[in-house]
Amino acid sequence: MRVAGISAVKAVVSRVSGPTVTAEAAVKKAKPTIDDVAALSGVGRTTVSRVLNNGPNVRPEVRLRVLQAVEALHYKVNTQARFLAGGRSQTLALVHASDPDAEPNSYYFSGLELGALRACAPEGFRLLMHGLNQHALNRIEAIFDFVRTHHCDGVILTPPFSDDRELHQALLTQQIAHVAVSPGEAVRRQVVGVGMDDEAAGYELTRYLLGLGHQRFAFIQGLENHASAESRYAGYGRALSEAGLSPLSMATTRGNFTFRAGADQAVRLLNVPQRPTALICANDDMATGALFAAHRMGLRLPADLSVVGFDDTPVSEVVWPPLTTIHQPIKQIGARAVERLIDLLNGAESADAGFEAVPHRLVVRESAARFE
Amino acid sequence: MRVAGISAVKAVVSRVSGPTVTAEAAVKKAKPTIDDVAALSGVGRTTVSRVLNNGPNVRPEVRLRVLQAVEALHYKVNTQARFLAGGRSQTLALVHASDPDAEPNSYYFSGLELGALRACAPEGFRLLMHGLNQHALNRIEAIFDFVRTHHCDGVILTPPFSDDRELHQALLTQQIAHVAVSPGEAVRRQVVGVGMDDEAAGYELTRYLLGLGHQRFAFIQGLENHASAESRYAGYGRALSEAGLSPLSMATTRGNFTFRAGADQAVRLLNVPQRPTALICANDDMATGALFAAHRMGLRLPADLSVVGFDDTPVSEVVWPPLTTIHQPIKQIGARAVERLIDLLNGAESADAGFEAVPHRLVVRESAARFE
DNA sequence: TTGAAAGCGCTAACAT
DNA sequence: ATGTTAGCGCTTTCAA
Repeated sequence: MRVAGISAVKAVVSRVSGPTVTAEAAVKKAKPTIDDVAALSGVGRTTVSRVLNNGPNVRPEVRLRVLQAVEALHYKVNTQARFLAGGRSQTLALVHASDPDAEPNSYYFSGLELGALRACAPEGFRLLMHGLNQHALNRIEAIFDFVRTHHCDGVILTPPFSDDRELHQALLTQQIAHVAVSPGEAVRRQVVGVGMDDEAAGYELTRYLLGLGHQRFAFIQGLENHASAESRYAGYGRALSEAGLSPLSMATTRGNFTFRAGADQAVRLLNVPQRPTALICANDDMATGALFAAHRMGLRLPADLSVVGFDDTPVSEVVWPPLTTIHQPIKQIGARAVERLIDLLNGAESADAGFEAVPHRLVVRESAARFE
Repeated sequence: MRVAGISAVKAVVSRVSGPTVTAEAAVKKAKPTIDDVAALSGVGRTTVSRVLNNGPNVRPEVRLRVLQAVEALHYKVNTQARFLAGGRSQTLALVHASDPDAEPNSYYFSGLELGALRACAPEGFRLLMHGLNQHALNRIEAIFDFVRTHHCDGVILTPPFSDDRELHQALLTQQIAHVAVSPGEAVRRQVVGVGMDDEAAGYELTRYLLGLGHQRFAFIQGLENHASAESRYAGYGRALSEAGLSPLSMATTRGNFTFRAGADQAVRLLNVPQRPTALICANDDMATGALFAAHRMGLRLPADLSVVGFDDTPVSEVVWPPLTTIHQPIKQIGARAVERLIDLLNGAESADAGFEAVPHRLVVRESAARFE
């Protein structure tokens, strides 16, 4: 019975485009092709192709007519056929750090990947993930190898590769289209980038804490080569300075963005005579770890200590106390990175803009409280 | 400066397949095609196609020769060309419930989606998500519409659609290839399915609690039409019965798999004279909500109450106390669903098997403790 | 400014 | 059991 059912499906699959006239074929008319559009608008196939691809040498009047036909027929280009003719693979590469110590937390990365993957499907593109050690001397060669082997049309760089000037330069030289996720200020003029305004986010979060009456801060930074994480700290510094406080007099350490690092560093920061009243962590995973450590130390949260983070991961909502943080639309960032890369490949004018900031916002929950 | 850099990329992109002889073209030889393989193995192109597609009528000896050539040339089929010729769209649909009340928790679904998406890319397939109201009378028609509109080659059903016999039957009748994620026992004989053994998992988890000395239980079930969640409860019942306890004498409620539902139901279950000492939730999100509610009620965890769940979501690791749960490899389930669907489309023999269980395991953390 | 014609790499009729 | 021949829908010469 089971086998029979499956065999039936099989038989159909291989018959689908055969000559047999099926009920389906009779009922629905075939998907319109470029030739249908050409016929309806009374022009040649080549002309349709030209307007579809933003090509030159088409009279505005004709272009309009073609566009109307496209509309009327609900025509959509067949990306697979387009590739075959155009020689593109419709394949993108997403490069991330595989070095465990440098790896961004998994929610961050999964979200980025999911957003990117989702944006690929409608465009007929596919996305290949490529993890590599950021410290490897041959990292650039490794990326080129990957791109060549898989015939990628373009690549998306994630932190810390987003800030790797040498890599960026090599990609430019080899004329490989690419976009950077959350690049730091230093390279924003040179790369097409997508991310949130980390400096502003750090500033806002700190202002909020200042408004709550806090004066003694501590900060768990991320890794040095992640420029976006550094910007978070820079915004914090700016807010402090404006308030007449010296960032340099506040305790600071670094962690690799993980729960464990947050817990470990929090212990160091909190086991001191004059304990800080507010602890800022460069991301939520570390903030969650800090919460954990604080509980272990017997502190009452948020009465004894306010803890905040960045990202607004799902975890931040359910820990105790629920984390006050900055929401970063990570899936949207992944999606925009893909979209801008595709624009770049298509030579769209919109691709010219440099850095694109996606909106962030402060999410007030219960882990930060007024300090008297 | 910025514009110049980007223009350079653009110019190249559009020149890539032009007539200009680039250094790249000179350096690396073109990707091998099916004709290269045919030439090297001394057979016709059709024969190569046959072995590539597991077709019949190829002498074992010839098949071997072709396979060796494929190996030697590092040949990979061009899936886009294959589609164009074969009339398939290389597009799969993932159907999920969009009704907020019935929606599985987001980690569950994101993980499934990510696993499926990852499995698609290497095969040159793309995945389209389609959410629809499970209670809608036209749900079946809606799915067919979607499949036709997007020319999907096959569909993946997620709970609760996995257990929708009527839908399954319609798909079979319309000869649309499909696989079910976590189908219940009732339909496993008829569908190609992938999931974990929920009954066994429920049994193991309950045995563990029994071993800890618990005698008074409570269970927050999922929604009735999610057969896999029901199986979790069935396993619990079996373990209890074996231990001489009556499942019917233990308190039970239902929730829609969300944090909030877990919190709400926990309050009902725990605000009673003879409080249970162990609370089992059909998934981690509800268990997390239960933890939250128990904290609010002032219970000491896990001393006063043991709470456990299913899934092992990232959240379960960082809540307080860390959740003892059953690990469900959700990404793997998504990936296997895609792989089996593709096998089905390709008519692979391996596709004949019915339900495929992926391994689960008990993850002991700190939310369940010995009860004296 | 436009169109005709030649493929891109593959599968599937239809020979053989 | 294997090869020949047409296309699939599109982009890109090249000619008009």
